[in-house]
Amino acid sequence: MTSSVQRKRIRKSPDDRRAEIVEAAATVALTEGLECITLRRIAEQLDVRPGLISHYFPAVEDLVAEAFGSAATAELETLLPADPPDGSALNHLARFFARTTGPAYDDMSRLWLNARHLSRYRPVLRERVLGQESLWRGRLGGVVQAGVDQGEFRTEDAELTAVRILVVIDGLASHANTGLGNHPSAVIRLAAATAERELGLTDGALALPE
Amino acid sequence: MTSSVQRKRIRKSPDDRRAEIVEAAATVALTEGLECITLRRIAEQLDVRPGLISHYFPAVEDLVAEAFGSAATAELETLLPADPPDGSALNHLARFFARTTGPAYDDMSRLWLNARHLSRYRPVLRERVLGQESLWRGRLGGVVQAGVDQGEFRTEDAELTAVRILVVIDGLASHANTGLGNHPSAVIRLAAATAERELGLTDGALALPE
DNA sequence: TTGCTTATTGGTCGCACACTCAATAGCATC
DNA sequence: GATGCTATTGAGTGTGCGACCAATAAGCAA
Repeated sequence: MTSSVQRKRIRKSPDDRRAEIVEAAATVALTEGLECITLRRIAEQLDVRPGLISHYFPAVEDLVAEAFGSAATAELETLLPADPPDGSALNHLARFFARTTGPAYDDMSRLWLNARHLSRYRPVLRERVLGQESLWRGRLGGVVQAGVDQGEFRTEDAELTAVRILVVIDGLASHANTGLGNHPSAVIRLAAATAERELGLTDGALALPE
Repeated sequence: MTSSVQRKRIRKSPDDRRAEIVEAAATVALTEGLECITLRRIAEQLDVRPGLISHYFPAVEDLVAEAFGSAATAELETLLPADPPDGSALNHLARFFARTTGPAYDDMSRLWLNARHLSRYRPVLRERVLGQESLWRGRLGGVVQAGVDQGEFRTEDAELTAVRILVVIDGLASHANTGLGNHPSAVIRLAAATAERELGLTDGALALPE
């Protein structure tokens, strides 16, 4: 049941086609998982032949890594934009926790979990994961440091604090496939609570008002 | 290059054979990963034909779940034995952290990560993971409660404290395939530090002397 | 309109996987 | 030593995967 009975070839510029492939793969990665990125699956999604995917990505592993990088970069951008909008660092952090510990982040939790496991067998992906970790750590560390500079936060080492926060978030994310819903809110709040403690804030300071 | 040129069948009791298969699968799970549990791989390890594995486990997914359960149960037993040896709860916890945050636990970290991801696609495994989580939570909660009863620890909810500790351990474990070695010890100690805080202990109280 | 570059196709190969089942042979029992 | 039960084998099925490559046609430039 291919969409068109008789296919008409559509010829695109290599850059466009490549971008299109990566985008499709990123979507599959987020919704179905990295191991579902196969030549056939992506080709079907774009209504082209599998050989074309091979043409742009002679080794599938490279596409998998690219897809993860694309999805993670996009998520980070909505999570902690590179060019900071106005507002206090505290507010940025509060929004950060609201999203990372909410259902909107579930797919991303699954993706991180997926990528971290698959890194065991895929060196290219592993490098990409390490790169994204560093990116996320730097971005979060920047917000923390900004808060310190503004006098909102207190911590000795902004980067270290960022890592600690991310570790807790990873811990919560581990349960994305086995029922995050089981956790009482006291567990979910562990992430923000850790941050509040690390940053010398009062309990609940990072909770977003409903 | 099968080990024996002409194979001589060895006939075992179903119980023995089954146990042998699960044990082999658990070893593969710990060293190579759950997706390496294939009929061929396990059969080769035991020097039998793949069909025999199928005979005992008509669906491979059941063997995968069994292998995970077996490995996790064994690890928990060395980590927090069911029949508690003598010694203070504080000492038990200190040993618990020494192991869970040390290199001896790396394979187990990978296995949890592996199982949590694979649970996305394998319902039987997911149930097994949930069962083990509950087992670990209960066992750790028991030690915490014992410490509270002895007056060593202070916490309102032993079970909740156990979950928080386990979440942090999961967070650290997420990095098992992407270089745990990169973490400064200040990050590794996050697990024990969280416990110390939750339990009203002084910093370093759960660190084991060299 | 024609020609040419090259993006895209279609077909194929080899491999690894889970699963099935009739035939075989180990071994406990007599 | 013979017999019967059944644990074990061997052979085969179908599926999905990545990778490869000659043939084809889209669409730009002349």
